[in-house]
Amino acid sequence: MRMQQLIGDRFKERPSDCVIDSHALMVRGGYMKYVGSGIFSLYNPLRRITRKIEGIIREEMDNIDGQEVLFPVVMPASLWEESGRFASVGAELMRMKDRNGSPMVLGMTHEEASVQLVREYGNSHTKYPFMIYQIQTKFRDEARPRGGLIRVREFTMKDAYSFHTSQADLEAYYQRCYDAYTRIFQRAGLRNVAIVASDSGMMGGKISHEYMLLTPVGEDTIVICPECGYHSNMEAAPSLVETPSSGNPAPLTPVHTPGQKTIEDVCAFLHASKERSVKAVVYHLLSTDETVVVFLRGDLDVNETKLTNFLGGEIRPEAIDENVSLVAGYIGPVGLQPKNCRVLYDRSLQGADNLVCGANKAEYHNTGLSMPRDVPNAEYHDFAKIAEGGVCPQCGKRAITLSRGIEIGNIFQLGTKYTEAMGMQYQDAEGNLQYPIMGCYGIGVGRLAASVCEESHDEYGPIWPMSIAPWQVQICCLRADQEGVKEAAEALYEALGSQRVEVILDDRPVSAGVMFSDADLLGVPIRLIVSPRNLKEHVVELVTRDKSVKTTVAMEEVVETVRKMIAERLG
RNA sequence: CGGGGUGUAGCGCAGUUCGGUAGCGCACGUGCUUUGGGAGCAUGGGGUCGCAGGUUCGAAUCCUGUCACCCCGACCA
Repeated sequence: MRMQQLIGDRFKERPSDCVIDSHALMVRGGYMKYVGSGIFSLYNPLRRITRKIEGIIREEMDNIDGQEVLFPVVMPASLWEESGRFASVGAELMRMKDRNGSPMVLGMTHEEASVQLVREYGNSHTKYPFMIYQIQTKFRDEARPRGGLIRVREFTMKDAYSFHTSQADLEAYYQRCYDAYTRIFQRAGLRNVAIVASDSGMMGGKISHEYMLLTPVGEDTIVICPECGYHSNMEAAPSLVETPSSGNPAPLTPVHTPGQKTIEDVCAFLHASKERSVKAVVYHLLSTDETVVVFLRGDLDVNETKLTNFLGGEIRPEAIDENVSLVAGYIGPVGLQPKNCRVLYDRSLQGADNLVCGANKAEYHNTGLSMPRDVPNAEYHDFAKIAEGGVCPQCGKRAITLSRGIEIGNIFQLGTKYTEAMGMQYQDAEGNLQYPIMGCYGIGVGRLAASVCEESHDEYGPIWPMSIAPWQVQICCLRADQEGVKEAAEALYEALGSQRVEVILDDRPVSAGVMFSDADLLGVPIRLIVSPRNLKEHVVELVTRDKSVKTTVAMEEVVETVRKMIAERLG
């Protein structure tokens, strides 16, 4: 490739709407162009990067016996009705109608399609286990795209689906995939990746992990215990009952009242319910004179029936105090007297000026009620979220640290949710019909590219690892107008190319400053500088984008030196 | 969905208070000079000022409505 012909402008100014560096650099460097909210086109350099990432993923997926397939982007809604997700998934699922008026959807994930593909094939236990994967465009109508390629609506994703005849087999395969993912991110050049337990959300299933790039610009919060190595997404970390903010730091001791649920029961229920809307919660008895009271921050409509049934009580928003009603509602045994309760709130409600459990401030004031912070004797607790310095759910030590992270991959043990819903069965060795157990595994390709950029860049541009760099070598030919210079650069370009080195040649008649700045933005790992000055000495300057090497190499040794360096960096 | 903000050339912005021929820098075309970290001079091309109404002799500017986008939340395989 010649820089002269490379499509895409590079420029100095940071676009005003770029918040994170990877976004700004990828726009400034001619990697991609904004098309619409959360929608981008990729120029050649970025496409070359994503192709390399896809190559690494393919190798590792094939290596764990995956078979690449391709599912449709546009699917009949009936397929999603089979699993129940046509109704259960929200507006992120893009719905439309074809010319005949039939409802269709744009693929945002492909569990349904994968089951549909192998439903008949997988009719015998002798066919198992197997894994299918694809690398393909997904569309999710995200409420708020952000951060360039970090959170977009249309994106390329590798999604894989495995099918098993036993939980043990799924778990064994899950481990292989876990290891393969670790290798993928390592090969892509990421250094600070944490593997955390996660909340499986709408996917269903039980065990799941997320691969997180630790970075301050990440949108997820990760809970880490340095004491025992516990890692978890904040979303999934159990929130232990903690001490009142203003009071005695001693932990509250739950007391079980006969016929009532304990605090542990309630916690267990809420965590097991996997309802996303359950964010906060829980108060319990300090003595048998008091009664279990639960305050939810979140959408009570979704959970109140279940939780009320569980507690054997009823929801009585007005039961305690009129101030409470709009905050969350009150759940407790029938006939509870307000005086007997202590009023506890999730700390995240404190000072919530704009939003209190779905009721905005204006609405709240229209009721004539005071804000929750005015409730007499209210105590604020960190129920909803585990906090910095909090208690580790695993080892119990008060050592929790919080980090930010970008989710670059996730793996789930799905179970039989989809195979049951869609009627996929096989005959086992005894001739009995069984539902296969599934796992699913995803990696966002573009997000991964952006993550590498985010982790590996300086003020001048990205510093691509050799494994995914758009080109391996960039030749900067200074003063191509002078005698013999252009010819020397061309010869080098040909020589490297004939050795299958990926090389881009810049012999434009621009100033050195422009040429070097553009090279910095392109982030190619090895830079060769051909110039009149160097030619006099019969050498070429070799500098690496990461600044680890800066040397001169005799003309006839350049190709060999470069090949060695590439081989080293590719491992 | 709640809060805040922005829409003027490919990018970054001024002009809007107080209505009067559409501006600047970068980028782009042409010519000459220059050439090791974003060169200089000259000259040119490119914008129905987000959109729609309204007020006015006259609207980027004032009024009404509307759309889009960005940021913080909520939400999110």
